Amino acid sequence: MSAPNAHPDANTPADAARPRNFIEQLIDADAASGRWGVWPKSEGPDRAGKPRVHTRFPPEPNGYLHVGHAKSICLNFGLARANAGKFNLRFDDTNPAKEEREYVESIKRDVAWLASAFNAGSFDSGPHAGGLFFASDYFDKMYDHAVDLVNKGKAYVCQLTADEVSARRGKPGVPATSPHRDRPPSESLKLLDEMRRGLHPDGSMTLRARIDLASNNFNLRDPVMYRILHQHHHNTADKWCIYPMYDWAHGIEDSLEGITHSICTLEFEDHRPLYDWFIKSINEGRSPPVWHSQQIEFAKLAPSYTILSKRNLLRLVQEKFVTGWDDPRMPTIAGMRRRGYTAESIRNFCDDIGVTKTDSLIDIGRLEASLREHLNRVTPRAMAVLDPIKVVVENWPEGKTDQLDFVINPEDPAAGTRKVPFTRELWIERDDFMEVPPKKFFRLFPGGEVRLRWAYFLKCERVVKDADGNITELRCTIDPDTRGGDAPPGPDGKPSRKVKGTIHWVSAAHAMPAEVRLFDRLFSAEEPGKRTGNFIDDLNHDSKRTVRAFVEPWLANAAATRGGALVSGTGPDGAPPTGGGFQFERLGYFCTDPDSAPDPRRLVFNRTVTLKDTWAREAAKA
RNA sequence: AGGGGUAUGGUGUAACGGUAGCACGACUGACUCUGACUCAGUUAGUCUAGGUUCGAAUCCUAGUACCCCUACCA
Repeated sequence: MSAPNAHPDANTPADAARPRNFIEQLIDADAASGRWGVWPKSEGPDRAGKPRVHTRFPPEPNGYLHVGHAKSICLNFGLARANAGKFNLRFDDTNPAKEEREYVESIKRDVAWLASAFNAGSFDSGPHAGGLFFASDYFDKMYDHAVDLVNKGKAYVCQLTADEVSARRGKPGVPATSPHRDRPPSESLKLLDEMRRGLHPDGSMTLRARIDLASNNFNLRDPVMYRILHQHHHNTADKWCIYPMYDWAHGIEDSLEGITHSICTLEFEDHRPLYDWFIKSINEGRSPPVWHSQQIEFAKLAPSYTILSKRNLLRLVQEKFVTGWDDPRMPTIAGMRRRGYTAESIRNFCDDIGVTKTDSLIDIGRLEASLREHLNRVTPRAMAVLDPIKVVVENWPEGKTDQLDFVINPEDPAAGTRKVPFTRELWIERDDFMEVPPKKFFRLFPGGEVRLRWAYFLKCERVVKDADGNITELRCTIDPDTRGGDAPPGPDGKPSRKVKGTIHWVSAAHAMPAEVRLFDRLFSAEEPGKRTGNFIDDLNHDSKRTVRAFVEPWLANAAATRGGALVSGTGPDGAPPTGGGFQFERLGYFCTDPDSAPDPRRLVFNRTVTLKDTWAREAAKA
């Protein structure tokens, strides 16, 4: 009964049947035509003989990964997994001026964490591990190929400055010019060697490909292959003072790794002729030829109310609009993880929005919907009161404690139950009481009755106020016949009476104080910066609110275990918890923040996302 | 201006000359010890104008709108 479009190795919810996107269709076609050949026997029984599919994720280590990269990682890793292929993580570290070791480490952590959602290992372990690579490891080979191109008359050293090149760039219909284009190979070779040996200052000359100065595709107007950069490199140290440009380097990197489908974003579409030109030129007169991957472009993710450009994210960090790359409001993988996102929810989201070449603005609500869907399935429930008001149960003896059964996760019976203490004085949510209730308000009001979750029916007898008229406490009574939360059964076997509303509560004597950080979206505009040209103008100034809350004692250990109650486990290398944590009933999903400390005990929770709140919508209507 | 792309309900995404489907949202209702979840239903779409065809989202022609390209960034 399996659907025709199901993933071949379906074993997670995201693997359910869905239409094949254009890249998957292309891979199917390649497999049918035998375009890339098959994996050799040495690859083992699970892969040998199957059509080759080898993908990669090639980040530049100049910032933290964000949810847009997550789409690419899920796409590439997912393709490798679905086709019994391989996936490489490769750092495209060709520009030491902007790249740092710190970013390499964070990226490795984030990719591994996301890959964990596939239950199939990662880039360095498991059945689809292609390996970890650095473009900088290929610098020698790239240089050799460059010399080859010079010898073939396909590249030359140009002594124009950047400004001069720009001035001579030409226009559509007006060709560019370079006075050095017809320099004999021998001369270029000599200069290239001098460049490499550090005999010339930054910016004094470049190696350029000799393609077509008149092309309407400006990428083909003799693009720069190497520039001089006297910069220390995080990987090659001071071995090089010339560094390859993206277009020259990237195809060679893919070639060396035997990548079949080199997937990138749309803006590289008109670089593809260049990508192909370089490999073809290397292969001219060469036998056997080097591997020639296929570049495929897709539309990158653009979520509403979010910015994703690394330059702008860096600005948020540097100018302290957020606390760091991992601020829970950031769209970075690290920030989302700290916020409480699970890798699985991000994967499901990426799967959900599809892969196309159409530019589109994705409703950020889609991401939140994926998150809620997953968290609802896996998080243990707990009770916390964010804005407390005291309830005194007048007919409950002082000093008496009842231990009631609390269902840990109604969506997962296997999670079982635990005990919660009930006493005479309780905290309830201020929002759950109104002196003059509007229509359809079925929470607590004077003379009204609600159910305390898993405890007793509670009736409000009287409101106590201070001199200024502020409510200080509610005097209430419980119905002792409703222990556990239900009235005793009537003749028909059903509860003899019911209440409409159920509210959450915490025993005041047992309550633990906690700091709870309530996050909202970082920007108040759907497309930040669109209005004024400066995204800073659209910052939501109420994106973080901190409250002092009371939580039930069961949550106290959360600080020590850092959300260890969550099923998903933790990331590699001491990564923060995989997010998630708890559902605070009727409020939302929360997770412990790393700022928490077991000793002295300090509880800090982040609100990951609220529950859907149809009452808020109803109340707003009135 | 020249080159490269893309147009399907509010938002995403299917269809590959043959019944415009799915998801999210919104709205109704049911259920409910979370105003959550779940379930049922409703809403709403092929950029425009011509043409080919028995039949067009799909093919042709001409437009329109939006995105990308003139770094020694990736």
